[in-house]
Amino acid sequence: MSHMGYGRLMTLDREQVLRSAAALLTRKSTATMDEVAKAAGIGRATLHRHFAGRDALVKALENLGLQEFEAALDAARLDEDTSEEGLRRLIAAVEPSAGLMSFLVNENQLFEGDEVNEGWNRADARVSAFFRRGQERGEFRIDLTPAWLTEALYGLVGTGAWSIQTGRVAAQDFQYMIVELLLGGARRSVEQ
Amino acid sequence: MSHMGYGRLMTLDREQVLRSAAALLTRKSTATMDEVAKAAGIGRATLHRHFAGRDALVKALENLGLQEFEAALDAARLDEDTSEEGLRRLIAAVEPSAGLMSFLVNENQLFEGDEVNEGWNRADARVSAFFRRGQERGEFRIDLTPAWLTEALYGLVGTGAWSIQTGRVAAQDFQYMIVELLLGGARRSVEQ
DNA sequence: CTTCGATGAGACAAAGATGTCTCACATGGG
DNA sequence: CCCATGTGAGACATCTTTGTCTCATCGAAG
Repeated sequence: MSHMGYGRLMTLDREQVLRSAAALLTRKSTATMDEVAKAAGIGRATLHRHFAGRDALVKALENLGLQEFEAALDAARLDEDTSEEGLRRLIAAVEPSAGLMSFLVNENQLFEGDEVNEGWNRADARVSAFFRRGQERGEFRIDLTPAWLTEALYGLVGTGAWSIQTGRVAAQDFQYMIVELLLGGARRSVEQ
Repeated sequence: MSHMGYGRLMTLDREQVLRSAAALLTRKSTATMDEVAKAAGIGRATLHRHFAGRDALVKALENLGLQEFEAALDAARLDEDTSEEGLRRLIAAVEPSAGLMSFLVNENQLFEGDEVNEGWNRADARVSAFFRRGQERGEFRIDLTPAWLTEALYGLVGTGAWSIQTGRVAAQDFQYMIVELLLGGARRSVEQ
């Protein structure tokens, strides 16, 4: 007996379908419901039984991505330790969800003026607050706004996921490339 | 009498249609031919007279974007001066085309395995060579690959354009935010 | 004024995607 | 064994977008 879970609980089926949908849509964001179904190894009818339509599927993916991102934010314990270590932990925790996040960030750009999932605002606020706290502690520069650093974080995570997908960057370098660029930039500093 | 130009020459009409199409598609990358036409202030039939179809329109946009990006690469004189100054000039030169480039970078992710416009390889090579040269001169860190720095540059330009579009970053800060993050990162360095 | 070329509006068919439905089948629990 | 639930395959109508075509109109050049 399988039964749709409420909130965080969900059937293994549903979860796996979402996983493969995420994997496919990350690569080809315009994939058809039929392609999504085939990628999940199920029929299109069954896909429609799980998700009322394409919108519902995307919304479910959005919830999954948000849930994972918030979990990563929790796992990173951003307020312990130095900001730098917190950022490293965040990027490490976010790596498994990077592809999905990349898809969702791009997808959000399509919802022109439409209502944005409230969850993004909460997540943005947490990331932004993290950068602000780092600035107040004197660990981050104050001439780059927290809002920009937040956007840049999303952008670099997405770019990193994409670069790995296309083979331009080695998968094992994901965390290092992002954290180092985000923290230290490309300039060779004097002390090293 | 208006006449389709060959190569770089193009009717003012055609140019302006492409401009407004770029502006619209940057915001809503799935816009309909009808929406594109309305945005350009022309009829859909006329739009089809200029561009055989949606593919042709996108390809024309790709050529326009590539042309502008290569012009920016030329204008930046990347091998004069320090690498840092070169990068600043490049970002400054690229700013007017940032929205279009953002659209094209995302669009490229849709052409799964299809053939990529050869122009992108040329542009990538120039940017990548610039970073490598900077590394050899000791101006850029060598632990971040030129390929990654190139991708990060594209990603940050796109993110910057998007951040401005949504109002999260002030338009006047475009160059500063990108160059400073790309060069120095978020970490507050000792010397300042 | 007349003519030629370009345009906008709209009709139209074709293609693609979506959402719904039916039906045969398989599998697991009773 | 029998039945119930979930499934895959496919048919089907519908909707959207696309690409083509026609036609009336407008404007500029002659």
